[in-house]
Amino acid sequence: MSFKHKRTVLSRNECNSRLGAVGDALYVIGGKWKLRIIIALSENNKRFNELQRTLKGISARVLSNELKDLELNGFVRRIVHADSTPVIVEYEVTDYADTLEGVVRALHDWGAMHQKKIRQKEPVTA
Amino acid sequence: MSFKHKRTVLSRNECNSRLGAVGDALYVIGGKWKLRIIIALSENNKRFNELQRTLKGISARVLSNELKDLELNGFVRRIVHADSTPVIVEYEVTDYADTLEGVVRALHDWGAMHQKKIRQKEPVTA
DNA sequence: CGGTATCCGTTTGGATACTG
DNA sequence: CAGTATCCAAACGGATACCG
Repeated sequence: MSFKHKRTVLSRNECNSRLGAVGDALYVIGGKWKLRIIIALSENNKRFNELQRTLKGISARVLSNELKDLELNGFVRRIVHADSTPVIVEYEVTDYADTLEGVVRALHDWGAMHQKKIRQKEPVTA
Repeated sequence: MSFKHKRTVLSRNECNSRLGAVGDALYVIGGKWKLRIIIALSENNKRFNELQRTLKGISARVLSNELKDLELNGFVRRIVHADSTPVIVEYEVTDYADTLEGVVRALHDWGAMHQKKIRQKEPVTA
């Protein structure tokens, strides 16, 4: 009600639009690993253990679940090279995952900027 | 090692840079509510219960914790109007939160696009 | 290698009640 | 109103073992 200030950058509708769409985005690509997996696979296709090593800190169980989820949502494709022994499996990002480029770039740019801010403002954290 | 394909969009260094910076970004603004709170407060300053109503689905306990965290990280400021009875508290975003504009816009744009894709491709989900 | 199944501690978070 | 405290259930996720 009262106490309104300068910063009325967003209209009510814009705000709700943002809350809705951002919510939908976070719903599918939110969480600790989804985007990292997509980024890692964007460099090049990777096999399961290779991916796990790249991501450092993710367990096989979680990686497995995340990959299933990403596959279900059309961000990742699972490729089985049936002609090899033992069977080789690799994962690749889909074209749809590429549409996240802007999101990834924005997060990367902001993250890089934030790092600097943190390191200069709070050298003492421990 | 083998099985490399067309899509070597990112160099190894670019990939690691992204993984690092995106990781840092997700560390502070990741999670279900952080960005939504910032978006909601970007419309205008809000009081505690007002904010809770706007966000629909967040409990008082979680909102309280999230606000403390956001305040600690410099995204939100807590303002107490001591001259009122009962005491009125409102929250506002800081200038630093405004630097997230690009991230929010990217997520919003992608989220809006994704909504359409979903609604036309999978009208049957239940 | 590429996972899955199970066990089990940790964390998350809702509901409710309560305070200043 | 603006939270906080407590209780408790569910989800998360690591470790380990195991399979094709």
